[in-house]
Amino acid sequence: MRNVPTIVQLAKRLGVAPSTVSRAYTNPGLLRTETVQRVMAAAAELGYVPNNHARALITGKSGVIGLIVPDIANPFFPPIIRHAQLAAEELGLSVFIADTDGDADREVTMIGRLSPQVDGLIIAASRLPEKSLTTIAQRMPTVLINRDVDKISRVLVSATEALAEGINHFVRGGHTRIAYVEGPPKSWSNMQRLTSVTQAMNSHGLDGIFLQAPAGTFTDGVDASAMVVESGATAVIAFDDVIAHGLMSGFRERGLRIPDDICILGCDDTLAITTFPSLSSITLDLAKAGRIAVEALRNTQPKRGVIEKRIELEGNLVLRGTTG
Amino acid sequence: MRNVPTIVQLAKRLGVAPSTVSRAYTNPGLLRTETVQRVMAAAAELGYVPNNHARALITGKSGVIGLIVPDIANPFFPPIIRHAQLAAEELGLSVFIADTDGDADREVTMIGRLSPQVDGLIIAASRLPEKSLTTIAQRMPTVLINRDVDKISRVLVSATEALAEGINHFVRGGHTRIAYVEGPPKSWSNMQRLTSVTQAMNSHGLDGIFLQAPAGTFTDGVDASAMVVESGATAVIAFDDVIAHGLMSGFRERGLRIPDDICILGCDDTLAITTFPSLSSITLDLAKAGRIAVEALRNTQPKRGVIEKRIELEGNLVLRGTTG
DNA sequence: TTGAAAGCGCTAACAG
DNA sequence: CTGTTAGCGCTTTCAA
Repeated sequence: MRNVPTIVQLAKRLGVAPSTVSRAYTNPGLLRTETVQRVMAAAAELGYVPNNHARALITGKSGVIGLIVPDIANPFFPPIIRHAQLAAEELGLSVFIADTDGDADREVTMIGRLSPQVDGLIIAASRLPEKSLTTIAQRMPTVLINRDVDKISRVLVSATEALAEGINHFVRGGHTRIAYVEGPPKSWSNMQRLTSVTQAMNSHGLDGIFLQAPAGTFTDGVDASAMVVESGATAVIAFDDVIAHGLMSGFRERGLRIPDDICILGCDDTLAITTFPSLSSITLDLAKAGRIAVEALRNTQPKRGVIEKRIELEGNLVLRGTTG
Repeated sequence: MRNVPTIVQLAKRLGVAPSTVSRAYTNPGLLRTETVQRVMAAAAELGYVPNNHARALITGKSGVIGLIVPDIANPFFPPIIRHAQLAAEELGLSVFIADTDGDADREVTMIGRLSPQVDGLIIAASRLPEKSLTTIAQRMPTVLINRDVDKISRVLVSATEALAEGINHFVRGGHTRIAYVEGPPKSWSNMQRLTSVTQAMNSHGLDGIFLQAPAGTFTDGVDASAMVVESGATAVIAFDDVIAHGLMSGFRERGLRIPDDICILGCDDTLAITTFPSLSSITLDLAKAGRIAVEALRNTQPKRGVIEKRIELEGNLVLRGTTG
């Protein structure tokens, strides 16, 4: 933006001090309503916009928050990003997004690059060790999404109970050989879901069959389908819908009918009715998670007697066509 | 970031003037190589990072570019975003992303909010009238993606030829009733693809069947499938893969076999082998588009004898399972 | 090749 | 309720 008038010009034009103009923006309560209005009117007329950088220089706050995700193209993240931005917008904040490719080294780099420019960090599905995260959180306001580290504010989108329900459903349906296909091994979600599945299996006296889809891609799912078939499982739970989708594709190639020959339950509910049969899954309130994360960030000040919060959002089992 | 040393502290520590430190970053050519190295070493040691805001205040450049997209969750955009960020990173720039929900009013708002904070704007699939875009481009460096406005730099990901090829393929296969399902009516891509399809149809002496999926969603595609069936079409081209996917689902519900009863060609190639049968489509080099857009932005200065550029990236037809 | 000095546009005490 | 003043951390002439 070129040729924007400065606060001094606007003040001169109005015959007031620059600080008065400043206060009209930063603390209007200090001014007479009429003064504020006069300032705003003149600002609109001259096209005055406060210079963010000057402001940031003096206040030390940029009005920008950083949001770090492993993969912007994974359907899990767009709703989070979207609603984080919406929430930020309402608070007059902007959001920088960084994509780490699910790589811890790149995550470190991105955090380093972002940190000096932002007032706070939201890190989703971090692949970093707890220690690193703790260090970061000490330096600047940090909120984690789907990572459960003590002393750091975090919002957890959890599928624990819904997963157990899903297994109950399978068991009730007479399934005894149930497989779980894991996702990215370093992700918290994977650990959490794995634990949940294991416990639920045990509670039914079942030995689970545990398989891998480490990159968490569709192709990974296709590949895993061979192992599922080999294992003799009649029901399979996937780490997420993307993998579930790959499994479905793999099963179809092998001539298996879903759900007659094999039942499938996904997680995250990012695909819903777009598969055939429509994919049973676990809906997560990702939008809410994004929103809550930025709100939590606002209430997070490192050092200053922080009230660190742990917010857990439970998902819900949605039974559709793939579970019979 | 708290407690970062300033340029003055670093200078003192080194026994040089602050301006020397400054030059080590902004114009190292002015300094002895050895001096530059000394500065950098000390900076690394003390953890000095130049304050972006102070810098921006004086230079008037923030090192941030704004990227505006209609829908971050549409698989068309993540690759663009991703690679725009990568390219920006290489140039030492950051990217602000804004989502407009495909709404022109919101687009205006977002541009207004972003403008004062960024050095330039990349607007993807803009829904604004040409006039508005021209005005914006006069005020600040602007690059358009998939919008063809004179005097503004733009990168166009085009499916024109590939679409014609697709129709040739259908005609060769004996199809005479071919439908095209349109996407968002205000989008440039839709216009462009519609024109291309119409011309190709005409060149074969065919009357096309033109249907709508205005929101461009999966559900829209499902809905459109009824009309396709009704029209008696034996081959259908969809504005994009998402709609094509919806069509496939709709056809299946109606018991039609793909490609035996009906052939489908998508566009954008965002789904590829994840459908069954795997979706024939038109691959677009979205990654390149994102990268080129930021490079073009660097070479775009409004007023200053701008070399406005029009870069067109042609897509390629990929025949898979849905076209027989 | 480096230093000194003058601000960039704004906010935040401190007065009044 | 409003004005005065002193910088925030950096870049950029201008000298040396």
